[in-house]
Order: sequence, then structure tokens, then C-alpha cells
Amino acid sequence: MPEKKADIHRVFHALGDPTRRIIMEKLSAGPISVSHLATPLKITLAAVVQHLQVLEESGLVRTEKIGRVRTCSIDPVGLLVAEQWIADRRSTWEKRLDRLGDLLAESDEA
Amino acid sequence: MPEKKADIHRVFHALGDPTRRIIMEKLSAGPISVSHLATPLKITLAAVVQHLQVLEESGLVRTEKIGRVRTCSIDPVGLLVAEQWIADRRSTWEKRLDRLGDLLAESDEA
DNA sequence: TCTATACTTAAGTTATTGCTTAACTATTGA
DNA sequence: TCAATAGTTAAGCAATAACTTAAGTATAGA
Repeated sequence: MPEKKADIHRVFHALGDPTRRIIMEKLSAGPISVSHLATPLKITLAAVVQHLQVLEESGLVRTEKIGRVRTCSIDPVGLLVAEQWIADRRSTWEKRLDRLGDLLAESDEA
Repeated sequence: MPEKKADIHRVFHALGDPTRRIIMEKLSAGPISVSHLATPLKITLAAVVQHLQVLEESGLVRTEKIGRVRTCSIDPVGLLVAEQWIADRRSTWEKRLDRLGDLLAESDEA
């Protein structure tokens, strides 16, 4: 069973590593096997597998093993969680600016 | 001069730390001084200052020192950079699914 | 002017991460 | 059946990151 938690902490921690972001960029173009994923990266297959574990546990990547080949693909859940957190911050921040604008407009009228 | 690079690496690395995300959450409610920011956190003021440096260098936070008080606030640039990266991945991934859907529809017609 | 406040900076320690090597399992194809 | 392929897992190492302490500077208020 795939470890899918997708809590904010796991997701942002996973995205914090540059190699894992490169993996995400590759995967957004379409599903690919572990060794094909590893080839252009200058690290060992074992290291790639470890990154994939982190990505899968955070809900950013889904994998399925058929025969001896594990195929990896984007799991939209993780990206959604991250997108949502950022949107929440921006929205709170923007609402505050709006209220500030209203207050300034009011004081202009006076 | 404030170090504002806002490259993807800096931004995601900065957001990868839970304490820094708590700082961002606090700041989205409005500007606040360094020591007010530090009070609820269970780390020293020096540690908070270090986190703020990372956040400022990544373009996620802006600070201004007036007198002896440094006031911190959200810098939307950093959040935009992160949001954009995620949106790009999702969009590429979704477009691929659409093409896949078209192909399946075509093969249904045949 | 003198003291408290609000940071700032440097140095050192500890914990976490990313990586490698190496030995292993499971599957495929000749 | 036997070798090559594809991935797994554990152990250990080295770099980085987060944090602390401690000593400093600059400003505010009495």
C-alpha cells in the first residue's frame, strides 16, 4: 500500500530538494520508469529510489510496479496541497491589503 | 540592501522548513516585529533572525528597520514564484491527460 | 547620561539529509 | 536453466541545516 499522507509538512519538505523538483518536472511530462528517471541525473539509482520514497510518502508521486519495472507518475494530490497552502497565505495577505485600502479611502473622505 | 533573488530553489528551500512556514502564516495576518514573531516560537531570537534572513533572501519576506525595531511583512514575489512553479507542473500534467483522453475517444470511435 | 530594549553577529554543536557502496530479491528473455 | 535487467534495502559517511550561547551594537525612554 502506498504511503499517502500529503500533509503540508511532507509536501513542502519534499519540494525543498532540487533533485526532487527535477524529478517532478520530468514526471509532469508523463509516466516513466525508475531507471529512465535516474539516467540523466548524476546520482545512483539507489539515491533516486530514496527520493521517490519521499515523493510518494508526501503524495506528490504515485508508483506502480508491473513485473520488474516500477512506473512513476505525478500524483496531483500533493501539488494541490502545496498550491492550496500558498493560495491561503496570499489570500489572507491580500484581504488585509484590501481592508487597509478601505481605511485609507475612508480617511481621504474625511 | 535587501537580498531579493526569488529563484525557485531559494523559495522552495525556505518553505521546506516548518518554522519558516509558521512565520509566513503569522505574517500573512499582517506586519509584525522580530521579537513579537519570536515570542510564541520555542526557539531563541537569534534563530528567528536566521530564519528571517533565509525568507528575505528568497523573496518571501520583506523587512524594514525603523529605529531599533525591524518590522517584517509578506513579500508576494516569493509566493508567486512558488505558485507559478506548481501551476506549471499541474498544467503540463493536465494537458497530457487531455491528450490521452482525446486518443482514447478516437479509439472508441474506431 | 544611564539603563533597558531590540536586535545583530560569530562561533560552535547537534541533528538531519543526501549520497554512496554493497549485498540482495524478483523478473525477463535467450 | 541461467544470465542480464530492474529495482530494493541497509549501513555508513559527509555535507548541510537548525539551533544555541555569548558578546556585541544601536535606539528609546527615564
